[in-house]
This record gives sequence, structure tokens and C-alpha cells, in this order.
Amino acid sequence: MPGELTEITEVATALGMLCPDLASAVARAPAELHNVPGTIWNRIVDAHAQSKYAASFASAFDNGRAFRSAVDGLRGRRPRLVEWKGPHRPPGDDVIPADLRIDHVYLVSCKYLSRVLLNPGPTRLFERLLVGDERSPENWFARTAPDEFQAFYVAAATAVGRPDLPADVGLLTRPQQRQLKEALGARSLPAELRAPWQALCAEVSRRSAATWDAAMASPRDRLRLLWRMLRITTATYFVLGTDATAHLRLRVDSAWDWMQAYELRSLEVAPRPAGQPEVAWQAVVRPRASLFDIEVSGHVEIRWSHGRFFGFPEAKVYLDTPHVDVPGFHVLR
DNA sequence: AGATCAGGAGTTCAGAGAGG
DNA sequence: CCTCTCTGAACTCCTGATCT
Repeated sequence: MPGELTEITEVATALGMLCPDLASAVARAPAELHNVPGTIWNRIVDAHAQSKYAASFASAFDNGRAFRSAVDGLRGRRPRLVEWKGPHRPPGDDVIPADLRIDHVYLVSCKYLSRVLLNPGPTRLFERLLVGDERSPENWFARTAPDEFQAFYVAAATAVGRPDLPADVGLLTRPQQRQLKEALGARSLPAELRAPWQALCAEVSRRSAATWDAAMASPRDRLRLLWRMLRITTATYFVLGTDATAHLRLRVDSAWDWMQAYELRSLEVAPRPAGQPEVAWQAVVRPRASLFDIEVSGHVEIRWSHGRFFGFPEAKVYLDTPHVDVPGFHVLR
């Protein structure tokens, strides 16, 4: 159950801020910890009794302790109130990604620090620049490369021997999509499909980059997009996470802090050849206190998240620059 | 180690049918 | 005819697996 690990990580981080050691914390829930329902608390106690999650518990607890002693954090003070956000995700598009709130003020995200920044629908990213949370009823492949998409579909239906499927890719029913996906199989494509797939990728990449660039009419649009991708929002918050190898604890600037410290010089996007449609992005940022620019870069994959032809593609946004080198992300002191 | 592919889970949407 | 409720599909988020 993937949710269980998330719960452990978040609650154990909270315990690290409140308790001297994990064993005593689990023995009795601290009164300052709010919003953890009894069922979840019991599940966490049970999980702690097994050894399976020992490393996760220890690492998260450690993060909590580090936040408590950090100069940027609680400076050694014991919190009076630690609220757990719980599994609910608030609506809206500009939400601070916080899992814990300490003393009504400090917002803490316990996310594992992933290179994946977000994965919205392509329309929301490339046309609406992540503003708003409306969904799009459109298939981005059909939108950006209708001919190539259709050609790839015809080649695929032929390759798997399914002349009975609809002539138009847009008319596939969900069960038919599933059949086609399963008939094609995972991993490598049949040789005769590689050329049409590459043609589709190239056109989707090209059109996506062009659409994205056109949507960012003003420098202000570019700045806001960068902030949304990096999750720079109205308030400062903290990320207490782990890299594959080590702890990574960050203080993330608010938009106000960011404006004080940096200037966005450019944000460029370009199609990029790969095994699936990709668009690279690169921002050039100048610290106001320095003459030297900082580059932040990443890429977007436009991909079917549940197999070929099954459902609509999504846009998966990656950060290629290490977290600690991103303007506005500061290692917690 | 990075690139690519896969899939579970939670949330939201939208259409059908029920009830006023 | 309008509103409410239910339900399956759609969408997003996140993480894991596999290939090169």
C-alpha cells in the first residue's frame, strides 16, 4: 500500500520535531500532534512494530529533528502545535505543497525529492501555463499531430492484424484501446511501427514547443510558469525529503523572496529528439547580487501513462538541474 | 545511471436516472 | 423541467520496474 509509506514519512517527521526518540513517540502520541485520526495512528504504531519500515521511520524522524534545530527552522524550540494535513488535496492550482504545519506558521512538505516536478495534462501545461485546474477532453496527440497519429494508428492496427478496428483513431472505444495496447505488447515496437512512431514524436514535440512558446506572450507569463513548475508560491515553505542517497532539506523562497533576489532573463523551450515526444525547457536567472547567470533546465515528456493508445497522454515535467542549484531553493541551515 | 515504460490510488468530471 | 445523487470514466500524481 503506497499510501502507508507516505503516512509514515509525514507523521514520523512530525514526531521528530516533538519527541526525543522514536520509541517514546510511538508509545504515546504527543498532545501537540493534531489531525492524525486514531485509525491512522494505530496503523503507524503497527508499522513501527514491524521492521519493514524501520529505515523510513528513522530517516523521517531525523528530518523532523533537523528542522527543529535548524537556524532557518525552529532554532531548537519545541513546537506547540504540529498539524498533519492528511490525505486530502485542496483544490486549486497554486497550492503550497505542505503536509505539516507547525505553530500555524511553518509549512513543511515531506515529499520524496523527485526529479519529476509535476505531470499535468498537456493542454493545461502548454496552453494554459498551469493556470487553473480545468481538464481538457482532447487527446494531445490528435490535437498536435492528427495525421501522424492516424498514420501510426493505421500501422499499428495492421501490424496486430485488427482490420475490424475503426478507421479513425478517434473512434476507438475504451475496450478497443485496451485490446490494441495489449496486442502491441509492452516495450519495443514492431520494426514497421518505428518510423511512424518517430514521425508522430517529432511532430508532437515540435507543435508542443511552438504552442508553449506562443502561450508565454510576456516575460511575466514566463516567470509565472517557472514559478509554477518549481512550486514557488506566495509563502515560504520547507521540503524535508530524501534523495536516493541522502537527506535533502530545503527552504523554498516565496515569490516575494524570489523577486528580491533574482531576475528571470529568459525561459526558452525547444523540441528535443527522444524515444517519445519531448520538449526541453531552460531558464536563465540572474541573481541581483551577482553578475553571473544561473541556468535551470528540465524537460517535458508527452506520454501515454497507461500504455499505447490507452487514454490520453499526459505531460511529465522533469527538473534536470540538481535541486540545490535551483534559484530559490536553499539548503536548510 | 538515465531513459523509457508501467500501473496503483485518489480526486474530479460528466452523464444517467431518480425524485421533486 | 430542474436539481440531486450515484457511478463509471477520466485525469493527475506518484512511484516502481525494466531496458540500454
